[in-house]
Amino acid sequence: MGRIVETEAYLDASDLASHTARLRRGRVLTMFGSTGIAYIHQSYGIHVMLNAVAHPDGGVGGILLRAAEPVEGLETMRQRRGGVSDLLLCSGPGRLCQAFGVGLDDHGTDLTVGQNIWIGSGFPPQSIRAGERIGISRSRELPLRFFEEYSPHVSRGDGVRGLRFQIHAAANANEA
DNA sequence: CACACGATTGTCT
DNA sequence: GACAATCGTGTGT
Repeated sequence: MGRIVETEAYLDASDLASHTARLRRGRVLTMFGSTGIAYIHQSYGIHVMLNAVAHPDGGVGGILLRAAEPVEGLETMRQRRGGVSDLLLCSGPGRLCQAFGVGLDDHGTDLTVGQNIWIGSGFPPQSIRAGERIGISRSRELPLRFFEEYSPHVSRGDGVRGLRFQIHAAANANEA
């Protein structure tokens, strides 16, 4: 279990970075359907990415889960991730899926039901910032990446993470 | 049927 | 910083 600390929104065809803008068949059709369902795809044929279908009534889109702060089951995560440092367990969309054991098989799962994989509201984020999305070339100007400020568990991104974490650490040192 | 292209990550220089 | 790994989908011939 973990706290979601970083997400990205992908919209309808007006958002050129969204799969809904260039794919018309296969798994992507899920993002045209009911909200709360898992849209899972592979990136570069290797890494698994988990999205929650989310959009206005009659709309299209989804939320990509990019990073989480591990809360429970760290031993299992460490095994699945091959013994990397704890800060790297879930700090990326592919890493998160590997740590939580999410596979393509989970595509179509109802994430609002507490079964194998689900999303609840028990661990709200502290301070949310918005910025440009990562790893895309089109529609980069849209501020659709949301992350918890100061969290050391967000993905690499633009390098802001390391900086903010250092500032945070320095602030703690001053208080101590 | 033959390409090109990613919502990434780990490794090597 | 550069680069390979790897596969479903779209486009072109």
